[in-house]
Amino acid sequence: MEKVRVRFAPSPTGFLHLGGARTALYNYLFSKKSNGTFILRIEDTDQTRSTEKAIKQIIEDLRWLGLNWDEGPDVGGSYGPYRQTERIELYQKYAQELLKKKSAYYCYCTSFELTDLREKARKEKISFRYNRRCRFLSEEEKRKCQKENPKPAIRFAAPLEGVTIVKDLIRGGIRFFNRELDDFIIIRSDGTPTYNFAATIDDYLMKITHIIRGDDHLSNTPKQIQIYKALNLPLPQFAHLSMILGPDKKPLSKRHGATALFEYRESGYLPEAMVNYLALLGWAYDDRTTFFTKDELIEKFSLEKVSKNPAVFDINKLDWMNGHYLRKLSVSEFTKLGKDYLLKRGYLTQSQKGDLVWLEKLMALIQERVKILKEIPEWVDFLFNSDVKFELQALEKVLKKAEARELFSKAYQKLEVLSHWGKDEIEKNLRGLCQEMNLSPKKVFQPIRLVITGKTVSPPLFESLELLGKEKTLERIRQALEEIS
RNA sequence: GGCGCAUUCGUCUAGUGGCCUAGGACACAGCCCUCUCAAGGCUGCGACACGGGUUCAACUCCCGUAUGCGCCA
Repeated sequence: MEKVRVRFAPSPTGFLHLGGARTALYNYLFSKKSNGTFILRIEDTDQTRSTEKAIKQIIEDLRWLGLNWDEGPDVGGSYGPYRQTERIELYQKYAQELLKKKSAYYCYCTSFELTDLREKARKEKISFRYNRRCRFLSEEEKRKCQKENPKPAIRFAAPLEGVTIVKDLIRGGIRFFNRELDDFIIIRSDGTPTYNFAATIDDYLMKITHIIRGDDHLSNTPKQIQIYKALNLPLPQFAHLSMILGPDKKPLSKRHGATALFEYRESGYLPEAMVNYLALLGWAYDDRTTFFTKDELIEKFSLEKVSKNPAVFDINKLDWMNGHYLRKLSVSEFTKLGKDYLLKRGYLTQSQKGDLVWLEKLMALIQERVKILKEIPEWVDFLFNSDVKFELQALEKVLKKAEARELFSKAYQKLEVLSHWGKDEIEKNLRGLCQEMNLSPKKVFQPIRLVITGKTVSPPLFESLELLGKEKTLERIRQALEEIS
């Protein structure tokens, strides 16, 4: 059997977004499952919008996800070059071949004339299609036109009747009437190829066996198939993935929040979680399996099980899944990743940075609480901010002022006497306070949490006090006493 | 406007004519655990877009309608 070769072919006009990442993932999974080759091709023929920076970023993002390609602009391969701008003469060559076969022709119509036709079509409420004027020019007319417009475009001479069947691995057979096909341009008057043409030629030359891409290309497929036919080339298989939508069921866009993959990386999502979530967005293995390692995905992925309907991107579920992967990390791995987010906030002092034991204790406290790494500073800010404020109202919700005063002064004494400042000793003494004052644990611990952290929600109390240190703990209780007297 | 694609809980989905009283996950609600929040456990809420066929039987097949999306731009 022929070796499977698939490609991911982004236009470097911006960041890799979630939809692109998923398309790349499915291509990758399919190729690895089939022991095939995964190719990265850069479709940069739109030179006004393509940038080097975007290429670099797309490559970086794909690598972060762990989708390594076997052939591509940076790694080479025997079917290169892998950037369309470096392949211009190839498109010219095949365009010439089509001209020779009379499957393409020069079109001398100016953009001005075409705009005119388009306008007219709109007024008459009929669909615009090129009127094929230049297709049937006599030799003499051609010479005349050539003189008036020396830089003609090249149009494909589409079949006028019959049907084109697209066999799609996900959707089945789809029928298009050839009479609906336009004589679309394959080479613009400036010599650059159009998308349908360049992609088709490249897919052929790169021996792509399966074209897995977004379904925004489904309607282009019959055109591409006609190019294959005109050139007498073997047809690849097609698989069209449905779009990723926002909560309002419109195509996912910035309005819905972050769409660029790198934003997720920066916020502190793990690549394992992104891969797992994206894999499940439009594909399922069975009715219960949720967690997949990359190897499991490779083993279990199949195009037949890719769903046909567009999927709404659910950040909530991604967050949950990221939390799951975060919890699975060892404390030291989690610490290593989380540290950056503290540093970015300017939270770690020189001595704290070096105190790995302290840092790991801290991270262990919050590991099962954070869903995204960027949340980390919020959880532990009380350890780094010296001016912790609390709401009096929040305090009075749990305890009356008079009682609180008594509690704080007793707590102060209980803690002051500790010679070893450890969570167990802290807990023992504070629990003793519950007994003494005949208060529920909640009534004792909540007020202390509030004055220590400034919040009603925090990491576990005794461990937090241990990390804060005796001096600062006592200082905050003293301040609280002052404030409520 | 033409042509295509799609339509199962709020969301991702399982489902390939009888296994469906439609399964799982996220979210939501409640309970348990508990120093708060998480995590974990249990329970609950909740869907086959609509209308016609085909069939002994339809979520599943066919045809329309509606809605959404894509391409032509």
